[in-house]
Amino acid sequence: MSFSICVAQCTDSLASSMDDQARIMQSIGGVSLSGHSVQGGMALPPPHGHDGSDGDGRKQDIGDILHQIMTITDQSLDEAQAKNRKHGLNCHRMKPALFSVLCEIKEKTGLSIRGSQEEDPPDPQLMRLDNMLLAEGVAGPEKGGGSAASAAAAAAAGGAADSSIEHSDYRAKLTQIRQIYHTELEKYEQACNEFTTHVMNLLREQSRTRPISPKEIERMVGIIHRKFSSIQMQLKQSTCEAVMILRSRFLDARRKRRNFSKQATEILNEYFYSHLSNPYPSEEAKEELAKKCSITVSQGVGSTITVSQVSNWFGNKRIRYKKNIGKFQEEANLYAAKTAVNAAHAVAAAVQNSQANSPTTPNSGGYPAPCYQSDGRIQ
DNA sequence: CACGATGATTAACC
DNA sequence: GGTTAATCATCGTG
Repeated sequence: MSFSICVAQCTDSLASSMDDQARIMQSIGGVSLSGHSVQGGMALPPPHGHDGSDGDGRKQDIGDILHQIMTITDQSLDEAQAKNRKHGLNCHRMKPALFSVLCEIKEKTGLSIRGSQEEDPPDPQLMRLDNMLLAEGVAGPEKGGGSAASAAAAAAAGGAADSSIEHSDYRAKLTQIRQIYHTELEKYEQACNEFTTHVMNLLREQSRTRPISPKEIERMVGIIHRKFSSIQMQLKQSTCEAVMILRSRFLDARRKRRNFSKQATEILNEYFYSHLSNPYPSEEAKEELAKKCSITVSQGVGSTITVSQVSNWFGNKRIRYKKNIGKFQEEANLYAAKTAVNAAHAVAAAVQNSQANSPTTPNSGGYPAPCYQSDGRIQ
């Protein structure tokens, strides 16, 4: 109907005047304000068929006013030149009459707001995105909370999350994403507000020459907001994607593999070679080892070692030892000697004149233990 | 950069 | 569920 055409054209002209937000505006410009689709640029149908009782002069007047309305709305609105015309229009002697006619037409055509789609149920997709962004620390509080949240997320996802160098790198990248996200979001919000106030002013202005209920304006605002939030959703989506990529790059355990510290390896090797007959530590033993390695490591630079890492280590060690015993003989001798010395010390401390016949693990049925001779050569 | 070492993952197995 | 064996992906080094 003509009302929607008027406003739609206004919004179009408004859109073209705000070139920096052209993309956003464009997607909104196509929205019919009354909920009807609008064929843009369509000429206003002549106001005929209402009453034939008027004289030619009166018809002429109404025609003039309508023409003025059209020309005003066709132009950009912030022009001072339009002011004069608008003023002239408002003071036109036929204005009240036309206004009431417009009201009547509006009523008849049922354009007054249908209370449709008042409540829009929260989009599950949007909620998912929101939750994820919140969990990743992208959305939500700026500094402290954000990093804490991201750390928590990392800990939750990575299991063995270490707080070392590459983690801070990850955080830096995450902060970068967050900044971009927030500036973009702010931009959209600002554009949305600007556009909304613009349209509201426009409608308010127009409500002097044609009937526009506050509810209609409200509805219009709702439509604009929905449009903008769909744009925001795109932003959120791409932000989520970026975070996911970042996460897979940095938090994938395989990618962030760090070698264990020398001390940790030493502890594990000590256990392995001193239990060569049965190098299968129990759950408790693994925990013990993990704790020991972590404690040793915590004094230097490194990460804590978990039970599952200990399991991995023993799994790898067993298979690699078995595969190539010769390669490990040197190492085996080293640790055998070490445990022997340790044991000797222990024994010496306990029994002073003990001759320390090294009580190395007796080996029965396990992996072949290296037997080394006095010259250090393997037999 | 090539290459071996090494931690992590996976499928198959018991 | 834990192990083995194979494999992947990265690290450290020459």
